[in-house]
Amino acid sequence: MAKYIEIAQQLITMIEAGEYRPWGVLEGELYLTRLFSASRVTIRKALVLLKDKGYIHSRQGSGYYVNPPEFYKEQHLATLSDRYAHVNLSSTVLEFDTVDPTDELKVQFRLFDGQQLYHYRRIRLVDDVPVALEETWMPIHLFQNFCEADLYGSVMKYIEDHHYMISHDFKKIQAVQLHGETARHLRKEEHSLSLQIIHKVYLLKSVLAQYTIETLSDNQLNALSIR
Amino acid sequence: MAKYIEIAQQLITMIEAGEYRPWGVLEGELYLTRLFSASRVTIRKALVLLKDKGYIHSRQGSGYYVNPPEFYKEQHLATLSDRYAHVNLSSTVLEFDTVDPTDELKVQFRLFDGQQLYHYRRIRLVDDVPVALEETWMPIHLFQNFCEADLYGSVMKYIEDHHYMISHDFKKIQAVQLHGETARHLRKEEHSLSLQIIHKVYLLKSVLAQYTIETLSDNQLNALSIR
DNA sequence: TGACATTTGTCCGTATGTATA
DNA sequence: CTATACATACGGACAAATGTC
Repeated sequence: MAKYIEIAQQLITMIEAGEYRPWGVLEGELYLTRLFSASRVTIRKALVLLKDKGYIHSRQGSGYYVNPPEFYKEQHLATLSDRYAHVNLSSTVLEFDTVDPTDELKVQFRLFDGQQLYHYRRIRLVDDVPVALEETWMPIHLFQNFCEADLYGSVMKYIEDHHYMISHDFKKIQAVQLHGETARHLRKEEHSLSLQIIHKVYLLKSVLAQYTIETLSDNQLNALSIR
Repeated sequence: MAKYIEIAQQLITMIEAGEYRPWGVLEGELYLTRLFSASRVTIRKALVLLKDKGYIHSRQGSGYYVNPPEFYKEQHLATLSDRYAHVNLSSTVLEFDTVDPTDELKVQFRLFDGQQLYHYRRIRLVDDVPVALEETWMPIHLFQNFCEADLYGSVMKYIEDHHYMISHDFKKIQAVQLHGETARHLRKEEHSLSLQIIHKVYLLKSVLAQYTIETLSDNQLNALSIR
């Protein structure tokens, strides 16, 4: 692993352990070069990483300042696995099969006649409390040996473990009203309001690898933008 | 302005003008050092900027590749002024007054007894079509000469022009149902679903400068995450 | 399969500019 | 005014991944 990433991780560990007061000053660049036996360039690359992740901010001529925890603990709009990386995330699979594409999905995935899709629905639980319901389609020709057992972990990780490079994830967020089976699975009242995130996960060269409709049980999603 | 930022802006201008095919290759670092008479480090800093903004991606041993427009044209979760920076954004002010804080706002703004808040509601329009309704509170003691005329531009810019440093903006997104006056102002049907973004804009040292409830007319918000 | 050139990624040392205290 | 500390910039070197022959 690159040196600047290691340094960044060590600093993050120290900050999360509470070794620096929120709004307190971090040691200057010169001190850190001696502490980690690294050049100033390397230290600065590590500090840029910390800044991007929200751990610190800096003022020219003054120094680096440690941000309070809410800066880096916030849920950015990451995948569910990332959002709940630190907790006990499990899954209940409701359905797993192969289907013919609808007209819209056929266009989205750029399928030829006869090509089919995996289709599954699963409930995602944190400490056995349902937090989201996912309905996903993935093209069979990209993932030959995909099976139900893979649904109990992170599917994003499955994709990356099978020699594909994930390029980006388009998300469309919209308000929905829960009803019927969906409401029951998420343990919410009929007609209650909630959020839905439609993910389109792309590989390089605009190849769509996954289409997911994620319905949240909480009508709330947090984001943070840092100037 | 810094050299690497100027270089980045020139490259962005060229990409947006369509001088590079989507997925096409950008000239290598060595070529760019000669083109801009800059060192490799400076070129790389510019390219990191472009990468962060979604204009390009790179592969070690291969080169830099230009992304398709949807990568950088997407609406990230910026402020309304930023989201619509390129279009004709105007405002209609519905209300502007000073009010006593509710208990919740008194805590949020950490107010003493007797301290009051500015309060305003305005409709934001793009080409005279309403896109959002904003209801905002700001503490009077931070902004002495704030007046209705300032509501026709960007209030974020007003804050930064008055010697305050905006630190960050917490956003909570939730689903809502439009009704009554709100629905009429946004030209939507009674009970139609939409999104609400609650902004908390902070200055340095956790000073809350603005509390805004932004109700969108479109039940849609796009985001993009790049790996 | 292996050798090779190309290109990005990482790292170092040094110098100068600029805002802050 | 001065010292400190971050911001910008340059040049050089080697590592690692890629593409090609």
